[in-house]
Amino acid sequence: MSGERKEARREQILDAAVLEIARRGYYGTTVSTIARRAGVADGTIYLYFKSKEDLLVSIFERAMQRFNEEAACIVEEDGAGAEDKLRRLVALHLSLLGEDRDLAVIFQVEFRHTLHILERLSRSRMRDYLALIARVVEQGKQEGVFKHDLDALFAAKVVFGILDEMATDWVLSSKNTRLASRSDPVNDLLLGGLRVT
Amino acid sequence: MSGERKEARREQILDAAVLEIARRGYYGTTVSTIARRAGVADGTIYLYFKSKEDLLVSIFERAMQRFNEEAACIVEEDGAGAEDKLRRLVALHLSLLGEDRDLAVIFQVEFRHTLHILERLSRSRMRDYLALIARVVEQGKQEGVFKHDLDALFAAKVVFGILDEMATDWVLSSKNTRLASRSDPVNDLLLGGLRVT
DNA sequence: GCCGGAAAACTGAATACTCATTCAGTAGGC
DNA sequence: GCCTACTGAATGAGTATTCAGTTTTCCGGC
Repeated sequence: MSGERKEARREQILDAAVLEIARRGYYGTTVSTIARRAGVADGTIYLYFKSKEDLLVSIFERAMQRFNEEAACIVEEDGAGAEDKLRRLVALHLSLLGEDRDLAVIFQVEFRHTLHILERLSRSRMRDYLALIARVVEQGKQEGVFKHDLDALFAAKVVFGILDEMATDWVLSSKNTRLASRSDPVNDLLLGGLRVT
Repeated sequence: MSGERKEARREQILDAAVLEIARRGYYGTTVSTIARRAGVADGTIYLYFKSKEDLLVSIFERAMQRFNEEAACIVEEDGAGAEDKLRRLVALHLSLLGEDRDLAVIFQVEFRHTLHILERLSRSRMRDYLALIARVVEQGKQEGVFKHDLDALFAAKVVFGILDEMATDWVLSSKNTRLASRSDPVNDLLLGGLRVT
């Protein structure tokens, strides 16, 4: 089997795992269930992943890679203003999660618990992501459009916190609104604050 | 055994559960471990709680009750302005979690995963809490100190999201800063936004 | 006070599972 | 016929829950 087909099978198993874990939770999903959904035997899972936990890590890694790549594109663009970049980061975050509900469930619910186990790993990826947001805040300070006394990393955590809560709320709500529709209100509040100016 | 002593034993088991679950996670903690920590036999747990899951629910209920009671005190106070109330809600949230790291770990990490199982229950408590924050935002709109076009519930979710992220960040960080010290920066950013005015 | 026995609390070993993981064997491409 | 990919039943470790038996508390009568 070529490396390409191997990669395809790996993806097929990962996709099955995302689907099942989103519906039943990590501990509620058996390796057998994932194997059945992927159309392979139980043992086959172990030809591609070290353990059930490794499977979960791999879901996280695959998703975060896409996430960070796209975010980096926005942040590194020359010539764009910080406020514009921030708006686009917010939109990106909400639309990537909003377009794949299963993945969103895993991110908002399953990984929280798993952070406990995978603390080191997850946190380094998250730090990368937070650092990207912080760079935009920093740029905004330089440009004089954001307050000069902001702690960039602190502000990045605030931004992340809002996005994260929006995503969790959307995941847990049964109404089928689009997550991305909260992009503008988030940006407005974030940039302008609550207070009348 | 009087009702009072029964209550005391129940508390003793709950305290042991908080301590162990915070350290090892829900799935990493056995009922035996909790029993040993509480100084009772395994079977005794089942005289006070229907199941291991019920134990976790009870931790949540006990904590949320305190949380909501104290928050309601602030929100219902006559004569205080919305901005002041919001500041105090923020401080309350961060100090209640900041003063009990084990409880904070369970709230920020363990319950996320458990929301999956206990979705209905947890959400109703959370809704109550969000509604309290939303009432303050509403009051601020009436007073003319908060923007008139804010969606109060949306703003409440933003506030909650920020607090939640601060708490998670604190729980996962090893540095021993005080969580409550983030109270002022959060309030400033929340009220004033990022942008220079 | 103090006894006795009934009820309430408590104990912890035994039960009855559930699953992640393994590995001896099969299939089929080259 | 060799090698790679795959299979899935068997294994074995782990653990929530039960329950028959023990201890403690309670309380009315003396």
